[in-house]
Amino acid sequence: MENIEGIYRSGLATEFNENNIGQTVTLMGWAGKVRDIGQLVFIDLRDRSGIMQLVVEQDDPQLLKKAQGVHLEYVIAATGVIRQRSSINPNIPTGQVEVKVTELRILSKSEPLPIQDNANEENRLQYRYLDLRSPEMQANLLLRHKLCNITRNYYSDNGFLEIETPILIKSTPEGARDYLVPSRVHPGKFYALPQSPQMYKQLLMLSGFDRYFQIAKCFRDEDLRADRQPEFTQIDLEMSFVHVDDVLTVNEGFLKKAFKELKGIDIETPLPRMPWKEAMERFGSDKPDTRFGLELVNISEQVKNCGFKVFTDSIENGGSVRAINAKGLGDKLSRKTIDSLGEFVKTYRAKGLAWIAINEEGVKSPIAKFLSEEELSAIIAKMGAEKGDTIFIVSDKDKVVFDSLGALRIEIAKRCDLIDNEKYNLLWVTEFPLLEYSEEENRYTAMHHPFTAPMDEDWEFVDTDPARVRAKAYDIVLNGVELGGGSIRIFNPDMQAKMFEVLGFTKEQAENRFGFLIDAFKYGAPPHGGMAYGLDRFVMLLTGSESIRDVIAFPKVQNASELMSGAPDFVDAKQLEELNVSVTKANEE
RNA sequence: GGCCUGGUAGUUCAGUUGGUUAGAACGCUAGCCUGUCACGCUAGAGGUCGUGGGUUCGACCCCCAUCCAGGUCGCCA
Repeated sequence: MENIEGIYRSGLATEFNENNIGQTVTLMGWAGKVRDIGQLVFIDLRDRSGIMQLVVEQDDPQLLKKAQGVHLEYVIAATGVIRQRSSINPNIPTGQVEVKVTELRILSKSEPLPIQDNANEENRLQYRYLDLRSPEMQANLLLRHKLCNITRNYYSDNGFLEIETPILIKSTPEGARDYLVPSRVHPGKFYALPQSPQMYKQLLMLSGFDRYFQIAKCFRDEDLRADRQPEFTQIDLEMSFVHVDDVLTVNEGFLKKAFKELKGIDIETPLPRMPWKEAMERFGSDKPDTRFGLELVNISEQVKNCGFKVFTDSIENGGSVRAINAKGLGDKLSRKTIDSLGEFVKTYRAKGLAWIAINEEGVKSPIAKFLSEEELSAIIAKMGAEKGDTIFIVSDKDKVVFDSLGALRIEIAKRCDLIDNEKYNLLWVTEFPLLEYSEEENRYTAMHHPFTAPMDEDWEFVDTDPARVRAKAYDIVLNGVELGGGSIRIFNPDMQAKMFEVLGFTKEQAENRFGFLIDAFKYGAPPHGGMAYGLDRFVMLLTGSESIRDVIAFPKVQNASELMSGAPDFVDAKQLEELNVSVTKANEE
């Protein structure tokens, strides 16, 4: 193996084209396919930018032999003259030209790769450094870099300062589980890794920085999903002296710029805004995908006196009966498919899925026998259904109805191919409830977080009807994915104290958990608010990736371990001793 | 923690009523080839069928357990 002593790289592979014919260049990179034709060898030299074809001819037999010894993923340096190809390849940017090699150095050899294209997830992640060589992963991380650049430029240009907040912080058991880090200096005490820079950025407002942003690493010890990693990145920002509109407007500017520069798409602003209640009623979700119809319709009124006990019981117990009309999809919804959709909604705790199909032979429905002629027609009329349509009905508590029908409309859209992948539908969901009742904890919990400000006109109901109080909170939703969210914060210490009380904290508990914030707000807190985007999710949507792992260089797998390095792992007994940590499961080696 | 899907050559996969010696492509090795670009041609090596039990005359195939990966519900203030 050789080194690069005395030779210097001229540039990246695709920086040279027919305008450079006759120039002598030196390129360095990885060998792709080596096409050995006997007295002629072609090598695709690949670097970050793409591919340049090298050609070695028989006029230099030693060089030819050396070229024949090059294999996939060898790292090579080639010097030669750029010349016109005799047969061009229209599929690559450098397809007009090739480098006639005069000197070839093999800088590193490679064993046969343990993965190829389309390798499975497990192998890709174990050999992540090889997987990252794929053009797709290179493009994804390049786009991620560009989004970070746009973020820094945009917010800086709009008066935001990038300020780093600590990674080792105090644990606040409210919300997601914290990752803990034991302290060596303080035996028995632990730091937590931040779930978000929330409290610090609010304190920065109090300190007078006025506008802050940060591309911040965040940590949540919860189970993973296709769009969720335990360690992820937020675009985090906060602004002083603002209303909801101010935050939305400045962020619409950011979204406009990001879509224009990264996708060439013009986003129309202001973006649509939809109150949370409307989102739930129409789409069964607080992050509605508005690229297709299949909207929910409340048919409680039509069935409240019907003979089907499942429906009437739901209504009497405070729930509802709602339906979606799969318009014109009768052909695609076989009996077998409908049955599988019935199983599908059960994962969302719906007890069943009623349906009414209207086809050539008339109206077919397993619940027809419970409904009068008039009731059946009333439902069909309410749903605007006609021949070729199938109506799906769920009745239960509202939460179950919304969850199951909200998921069902997406499932039907996917199965029937109703989603236009070229579309990017952005909207704000606003006026979230401030509180939500937790059956598990038997108390109200903050839907967003305990620092979220209520809507002024609703605050008077906080004692009498807490569920009615809406918050100055908002989410930005893209194609049915929660891209980010935020709120105007409470800046009045009395209101904050009341909020903790409503959440069921004693004064001592509130003091213990959030004391420094409560104290700080005694010293002149400006009205403020902000939001945070999931950077990884944003990149995932912009690149059309199906998993968040495809936009993170070194992600974790479903059980939160990292296959390549083997983290997490046992540590030496000595380390534990220093940290004053004893464990019940120790390394058995 | 629950449910669903997958695990067969280095890699990606095929493998039906349970039946002799488990296949293909790519990659790898050797050889031939002057215009390839998914190069082509010839030959070859490569497998405890995730692991452990069980049923059976006989298991890649059926049953049980377990591990790994993916999806999802719960969870994610």
